[in-house]
Amino acid sequence: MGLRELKRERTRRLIADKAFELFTDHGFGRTTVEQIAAAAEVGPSTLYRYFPTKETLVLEFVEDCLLGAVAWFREQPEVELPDGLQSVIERVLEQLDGNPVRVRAVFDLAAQTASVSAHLNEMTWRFRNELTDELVRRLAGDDPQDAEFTAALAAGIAMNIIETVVRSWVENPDGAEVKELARRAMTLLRGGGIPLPTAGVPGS
Amino acid sequence: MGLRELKRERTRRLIADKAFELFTDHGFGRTTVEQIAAAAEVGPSTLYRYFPTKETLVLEFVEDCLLGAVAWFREQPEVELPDGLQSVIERVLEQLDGNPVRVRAVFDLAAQTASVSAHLNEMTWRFRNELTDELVRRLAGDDPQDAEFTAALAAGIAMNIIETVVRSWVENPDGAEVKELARRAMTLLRGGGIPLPTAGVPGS
DNA sequence: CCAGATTTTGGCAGTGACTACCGTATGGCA
DNA sequence: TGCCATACGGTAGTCACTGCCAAAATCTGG
Repeated sequence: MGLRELKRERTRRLIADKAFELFTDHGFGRTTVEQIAAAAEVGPSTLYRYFPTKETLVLEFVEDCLLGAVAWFREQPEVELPDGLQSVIERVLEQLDGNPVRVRAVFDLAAQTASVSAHLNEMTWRFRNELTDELVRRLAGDDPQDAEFTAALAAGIAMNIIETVVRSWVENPDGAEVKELARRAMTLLRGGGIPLPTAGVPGS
Repeated sequence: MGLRELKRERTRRLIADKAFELFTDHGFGRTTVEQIAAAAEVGPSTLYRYFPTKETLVLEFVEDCLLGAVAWFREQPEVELPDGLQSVIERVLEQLDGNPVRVRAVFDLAAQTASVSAHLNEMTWRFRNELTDELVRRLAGDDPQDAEFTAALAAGIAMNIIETVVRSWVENPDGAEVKELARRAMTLLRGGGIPLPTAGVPGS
């Protein structure tokens, strides 16, 4: 690796770290990109070359967790589906679990600022889309239309588990561990502990 | 109702309609709020008094569908849970189904513009939160911690069904009807047609 | 019908995110 | 060392959005 890419990685990290620092100290809305650029000792245009929006400065970490897990899943074509889904979920949760400070800060910022929350949601949507595509590929044996439908539902459930577990974990830090929460969610889903809507004929 | 509220409603509608018109004609990004204000023959400050952000001009309709269904659900405390969930889902889908042009336009705009997509996701998140709260209230008999968890999963599944059905409906207009799609999703979920993650001990 | 209280409105000035562009500096390579 | 590609900083500009204030429209009591 050349000196160029090294410095690029370094400035990128520097900007992200300074931004994170300023956000947690003064809040997302009260921090301007010029302040971040100044703190990282670069020009605003340089900052925008690395991070297209202010929100990406906060959420790159989450993005890497989610999309990285899908990328990993794509490269394990021999794994059976239910186990594969579980692995994806566990992979994401493990990485988030490994950096609780960052996760907590991200949640705080998202709770304060609508645009961060919106960006976070968009990221989960991208995760769902990519996971759906990969699931469709693996369900190709079935009727293609139905495969798309089934895959979308399965991916949504996976994302749902992740969101619910992380949320529960963030909201009561003294509760169960992430792995335990994930297992409980899966057991509830499989065991019928969730009040699913009935498929019968509607009343009206 | 006085003249004041009448004119207020009228201006509100006028602004929203003109905005919708301009968005579908020229795209979301290529339409400025000043253009919308000019088309509706009001000042920009007036527009901002009615709609806090540019995105709300597009998504108010969806918001009404989602949050309206939850509000309705809140006022039906005697309904049993699975049937209630199904009613909420059907209520949302019926309203969306009743205005396909608007739904299609919203999806097109969301596909084009990240900020619209983000806002749309934030709205579904709000729906999930409110639905979760109401479910928690009805699951009060159970262990409270577990109730929160179960409710969040159930609300997520409900939202998941709605998203998947609407998406499938929008993407192939000649396919099955919304009601049929919803029934299929629920049958898949109940009948175990979805590859759920296993709850067993992880491999590693 | 009219004066006064209240609400709504439009314009104006300003902030800040984000874009396009351009001359310059710096690392990579022959 | 000299050439090329890339990265950088700065400038000017657009646009979403916010506060503020004076004027117009609406409601209310006489």
